[in-house]
Amino acid sequence: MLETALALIDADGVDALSMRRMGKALDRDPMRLYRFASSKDELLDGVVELVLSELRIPHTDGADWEEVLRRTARRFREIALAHPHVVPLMVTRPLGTPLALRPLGTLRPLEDLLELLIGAGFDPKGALHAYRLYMGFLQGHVLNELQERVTDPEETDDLLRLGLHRLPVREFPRIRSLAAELAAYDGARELEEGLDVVIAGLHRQLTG
Amino acid sequence: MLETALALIDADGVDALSMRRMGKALDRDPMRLYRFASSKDELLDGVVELVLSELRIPHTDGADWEEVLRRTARRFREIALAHPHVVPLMVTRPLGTPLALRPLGTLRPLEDLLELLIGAGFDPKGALHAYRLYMGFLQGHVLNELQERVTDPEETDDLLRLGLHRLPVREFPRIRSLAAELAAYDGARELEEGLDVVIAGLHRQLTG
DNA sequence: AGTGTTGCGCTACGGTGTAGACGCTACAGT
DNA sequence: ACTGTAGCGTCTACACCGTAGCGCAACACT
Repeated sequence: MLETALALIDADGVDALSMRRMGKALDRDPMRLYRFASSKDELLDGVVELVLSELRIPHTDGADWEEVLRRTARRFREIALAHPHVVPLMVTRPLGTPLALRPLGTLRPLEDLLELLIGAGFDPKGALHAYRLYMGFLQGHVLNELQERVTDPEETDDLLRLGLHRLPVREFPRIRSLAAELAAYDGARELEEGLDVVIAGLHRQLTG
Repeated sequence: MLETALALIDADGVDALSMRRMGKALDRDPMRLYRFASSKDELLDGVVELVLSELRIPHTDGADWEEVLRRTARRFREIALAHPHVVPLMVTRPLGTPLALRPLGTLRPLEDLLELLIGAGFDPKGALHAYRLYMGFLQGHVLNELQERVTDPEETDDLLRLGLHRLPVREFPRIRSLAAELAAYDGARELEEGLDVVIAGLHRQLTG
């Protein structure tokens, strides 16, 4: 059910998911779907919850919080890349719904990370702030990474491959001159660098 | 035109924007709109560009990059809070379009920040990474902040006000115990704290 | 005056989410 | 055994969507 919805989204994007199409995929009357989710919005929330349920934060008694954060971040990135079409839903869906009304599965990572951080020595308030900084960074990174798409993989010249020749030279000199760097984008590495910064910041906050 | 679209979105959310409704608002045939934007997607891109055009990065010859980043971040937050319904579009719309094909106005901040960072001493590659970290953080923060919505402002008990009593105590003890902190969310302050971390990280990267 | 071109308004098509009516089935009460 | 009724799966129907396509009107040019 939710799995089918996810499959459709993965295959053809969010817009491709319609009640009728899903009915067809399941070979059921589209109206039957309303037994499982009482509206399409709820169904979308369900899909987000399903995907997010793949992110489990290991329980470590606060031993090595830094490493847990790193591993979790990598896992989050993997999941996002595995379901790129779901990412817009993931970052967008909670906006309408106040925290406490969100699907419970969605709150699991928050709860577990709070647990981890508090165990690591943060006071509750600090843990919350740390969580926000960390999760915000993660979302930001994933959004960034998904935007970096090579346009025309056939072309060898970076400028052309990325379509950058379209940009007026006079107005966007810096972007154009970074063609090589843009073409060589390495998401995994960039994530690590970002993590270094964020975790260093958290460390300072913890000890200072 | 774009202004009207923005007004409709601000008033009633993205879903409330339809070609027909816009036609009505402008007292024109809905089909006329296709003279200005050749599809609804393009129109949405236009709205994003319009909003983003309010974010101008001051030109400072690299004198005080740190302060520029701080001011820009605050401005970005202001804009996002002024147009909360546009934020989903802002973070979501670029996902389908490779960087170079995006509306030019959208690339302005990237170009200008690169300029700023390079002027501040970053090498081009480092500037790009710094930009990504910074902008990713900003998007993350704004998404976070927009999620923190008080549910029932009448209620005085934080737990009830936020609807947190709905959460199973045994499964979500930490979230529940943070009710007071959640209720007292201060976006401006949280932005500053995040900026401290990010900028400290960038500094280290610059000097080390 | 005749003709080509351009732009505008409208209609219509194929889709959407979902409310509500419709009939079947299966059980409860007599 | 018969009937009332409650539930449930199905279908129809409504109001709306984005936009392709068409015909008319007005203008420019010969």
